[in-house]
Amino acid sequence: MARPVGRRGETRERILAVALDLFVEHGARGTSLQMIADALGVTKAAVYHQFRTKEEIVLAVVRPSLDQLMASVAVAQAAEDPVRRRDLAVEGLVDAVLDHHRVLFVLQGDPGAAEILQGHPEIEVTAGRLKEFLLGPDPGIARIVAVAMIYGGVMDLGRKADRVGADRRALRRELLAAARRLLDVPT
Amino acid sequence: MARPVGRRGETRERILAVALDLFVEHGARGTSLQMIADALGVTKAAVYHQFRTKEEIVLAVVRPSLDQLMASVAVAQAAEDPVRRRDLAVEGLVDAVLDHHRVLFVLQGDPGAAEILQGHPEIEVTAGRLKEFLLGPDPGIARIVAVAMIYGGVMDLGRKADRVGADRRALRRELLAAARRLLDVPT
DNA sequence: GTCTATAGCCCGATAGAC
DNA sequence: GTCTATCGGGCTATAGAC
Repeated sequence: MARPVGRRGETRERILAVALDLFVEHGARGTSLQMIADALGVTKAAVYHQFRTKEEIVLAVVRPSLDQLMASVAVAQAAEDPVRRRDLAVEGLVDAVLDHHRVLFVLQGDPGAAEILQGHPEIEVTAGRLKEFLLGPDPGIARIVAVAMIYGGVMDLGRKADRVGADRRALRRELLAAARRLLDVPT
Repeated sequence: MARPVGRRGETRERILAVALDLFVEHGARGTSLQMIADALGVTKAAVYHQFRTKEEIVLAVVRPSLDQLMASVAVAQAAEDPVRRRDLAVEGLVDAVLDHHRVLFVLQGDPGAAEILQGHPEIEVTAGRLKEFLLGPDPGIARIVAVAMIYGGVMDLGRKADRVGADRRALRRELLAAARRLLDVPT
């Protein structure tokens, strides 16, 4: 975890790191610029030198995880077989959450963050397509329930992935196994 | 859904109803007293006549669902067999969410609401015991994943139970079936 | 039980010196 | 790149008339 070599963006990264910590604990709306500045030992104005608005900070925090998720969705979209597409979507979701679990938890649970993310069409399109791929064509109740459990469960686990005494590989294996158990159902 | 007969508490109920609507849409922290008052066509002071603080409103909104959940946990606790206890806990959770799905969604997703609920020991004890019953004795990774999916999935589905074109009974059946599928696993 | 009015605080955001 | 100082506004909550 070495610091970035160049000076460019070093302060930016520090802001995003403490902002994420605070978002996880208090939510986006419950985190003030003052709290971020205090955690860094600087003033609000210094933070505003790097980001013009609070919304920009929220977007910058979630950006990497969103990019990964969007790439996964694109890969899934390339598959023609619906089952293959569904499996790719599940894998992409699990990997994105495991790689960015704290960020996606913010994205999932926080109404304040959700309000900021609304109106960014790329994000909404990606989320919609992901759920569409997970559900598959013409889903029944059983499949809707299965997808809700996969989606909600992956997010819920991502949130506390630190505290679960399992390494990434084991967690990934069990998540995919549970998803398979839920989806391999006649309906 | 007739209005309560007496006049006592009628205004109180109206406040709680619009507060819940707003909490679902904007989160507890994103909902101001002004918004609640505007939705009722009164002033903030009128709202403050019924509740001393905003925290009191949040607590009153979630109270009925919490009471039901606490009762379910007590019933489960009375069972001695761990498997029976686990099944009762699952049923209690599913029923509580189905009966109060919009409320429990607020409770689950909103960091602002969570902050308010913290420090109320009865709530934390109940939540802890519920998860303990769901996990059962000496849980492995597979069981932790299963419980996360049940918990997260039930909450995620409760959030949009209105939009799912299924009646309560069918939804309940499918949720319990999916939970069984996740839990009936060797580990 | 509802109103007007306001206190007191913290918020996000800006201006301009160093 | 960080600072001090400040603006305008929304927030929770209170006081007191009707």
